[in-house]
Amino acid sequence: MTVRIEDVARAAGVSTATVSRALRGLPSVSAETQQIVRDAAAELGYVVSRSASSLASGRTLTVGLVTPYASRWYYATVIEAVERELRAVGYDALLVGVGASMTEDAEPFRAEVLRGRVDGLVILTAPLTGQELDGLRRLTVPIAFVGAGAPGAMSVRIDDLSVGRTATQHLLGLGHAKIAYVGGDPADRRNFAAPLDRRAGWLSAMREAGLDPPAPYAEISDFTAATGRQAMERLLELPERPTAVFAASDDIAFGVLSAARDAGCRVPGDMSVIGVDDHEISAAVGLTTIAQPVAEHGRLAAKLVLAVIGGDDSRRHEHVVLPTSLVCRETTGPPR
Amino acid sequence: MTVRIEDVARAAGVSTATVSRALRGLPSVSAETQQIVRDAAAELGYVVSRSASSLASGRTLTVGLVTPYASRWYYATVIEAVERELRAVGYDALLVGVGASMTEDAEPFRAEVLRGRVDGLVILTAPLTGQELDGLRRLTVPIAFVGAGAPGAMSVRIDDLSVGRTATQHLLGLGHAKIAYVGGDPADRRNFAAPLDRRAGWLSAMREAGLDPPAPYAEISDFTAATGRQAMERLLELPERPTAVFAASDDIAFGVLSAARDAGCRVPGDMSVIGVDDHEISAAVGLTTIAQPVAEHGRLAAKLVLAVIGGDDSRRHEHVVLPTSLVCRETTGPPR
DNA sequence: CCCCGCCCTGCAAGCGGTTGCATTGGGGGG
DNA sequence: CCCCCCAATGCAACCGCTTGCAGGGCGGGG
Repeated sequence: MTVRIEDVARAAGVSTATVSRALRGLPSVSAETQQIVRDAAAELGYVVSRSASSLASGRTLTVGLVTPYASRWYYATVIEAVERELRAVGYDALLVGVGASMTEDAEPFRAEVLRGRVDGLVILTAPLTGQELDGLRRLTVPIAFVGAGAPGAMSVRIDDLSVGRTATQHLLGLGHAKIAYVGGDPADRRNFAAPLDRRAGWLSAMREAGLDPPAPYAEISDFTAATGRQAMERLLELPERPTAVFAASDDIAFGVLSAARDAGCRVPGDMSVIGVDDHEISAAVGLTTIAQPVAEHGRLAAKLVLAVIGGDDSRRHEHVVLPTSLVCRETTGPPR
Repeated sequence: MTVRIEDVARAAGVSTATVSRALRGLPSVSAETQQIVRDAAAELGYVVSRSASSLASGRTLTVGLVTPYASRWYYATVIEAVERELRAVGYDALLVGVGASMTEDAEPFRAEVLRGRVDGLVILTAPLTGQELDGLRRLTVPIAFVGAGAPGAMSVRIDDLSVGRTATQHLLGLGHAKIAYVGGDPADRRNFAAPLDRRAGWLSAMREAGLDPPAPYAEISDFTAATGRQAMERLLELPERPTAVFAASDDIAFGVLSAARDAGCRVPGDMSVIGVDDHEISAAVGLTTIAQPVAEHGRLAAKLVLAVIGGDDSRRHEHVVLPTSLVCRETTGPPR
């Protein structure tokens, strides 16, 4: 009932081998034969069977997209970009969610299920254990990490340390000295360095300015507005309130901002807030932030993986560090 | 080099047929044989070849996830939920982005590329043309729509008309009369009724209250904070400023809120704002909204598709309408 | 004690392409 | 004019698993 390659072959008056080659545009088929085959295929509405093709060739024309979340803006934006890039060249994106929970009891992700399923992998800054990573490597397909580096694989990321420094220096430049940080937990040992590096950047810039922020100024929150708000509420309780907050992401910053306003702080008069990402919403709400080219992360990662799949070994170990930029809007200003 | 079913068969001392059946837990294999095979497979680290399996059986164990966006919160949340539900039962999620642009010149989505690729489809409120939809139907796999209905397929959605009415009635109940709407373009003819229905609900509630909002009170914006802000800026220019705004989504509401505050409006004193979705950020920023169970949409859609794939024809035409609820927070209150 | 049936298992024919290798037909050089 | 080589095709052997059908063994009923 479905039209097979043999049907096309018959219609075009050639062998199935020629049809296979012609439709893939292999050079060993004469231009005219190619045209004949193409026409016949189009006429019959032929579509190659992906499974048959994969089975025979070993290629899946699919790239796995491994991610702990699909719903957070950063991840979602990268995912969208990767999918688009892949689709443009005829590749499919297989979405693979891995346990987002940082808890130890979560069952580990079994990379084996991907064996033979994908030609390459794009891994979004996932909190994977060394074991899980090894499993992925054992797949022996090109892997590109996004938002995190990993030895032996490609990566696309930003310089998180510098992000932390830039954000903090912006605040320092405005005259702030009591600058707090809200972000990731340094006790977290997973493969998720971004929040830690941003925190380190903050600390380094502070120290460089001769300041030594008290411990309570380093607040812990995961990358959500809700926990950002809670962290800010704690900061506002402090006897020595900070005058500015560097949030490790815009999402966190939204929560911080909201808590500040609810506490009667004027922004930026009483409280300056800066985030990281340049979230889609940030421009609309006037949040000052360190912008990073999120979609570009995805695009590049996809391109790298595709290149290596295509045989370009020269890029096999490429590590791209994308530029970030300070975007000044209305949530930062000089302290009172 | 890779371990094949034959290797397992040899190790277990049975035929490949038995291995195949045993690993899938078919009842026609004795319990002890099953155990022997399982052990042998585990021992060898055997993983079934998906392509071979698909080719032979016609099943792909994959469900396509068709979406115009992956990065917007609503879509991303549904996607995450669908993926999780699928993975839990061993199915893969194939992400398929379709042209999000509403423009006519965008090249149409060719459903044929999915032929033989998926066992089912979850389609997120996509602006598909009738032709594109027909192409999908021709795949003859179970299809569940999310956020939009479609004749002849399953669907999971909310009652958008009622959402519009509830939101508006909340505002009316607080004493507002000058209530504006910010949302989708009624000129848009694609398969995307939600914003239109919400608008209709607003209008109906207004009329029911004996009010007839002037045309400029119906502002157009797509589902982003940026355009929501612009729409609000226009509303604020009006000689007769509204005292409340019903935004068709929380994203829009964020833009609206921001514009209002920047214009010096106190919220909710001078301006009440209500959205729709209960976006992840909404709780943190205190946005009053009509909550809908977004992840539940995805979960249910996946379940429906899986059920029909599993042969449960009774659900083939199921249309689920999920409940919504008013969540009162700090952005709505009585007018001055 | 024999025969019938039921359980399990094995056989082998696909599923629909891909590709190494052989084959065919010309064209150009000696 | 003959031979060699290259370009374009065809042949057929897989790729690894599923499944209809047949076969073998064993328990129970007649």
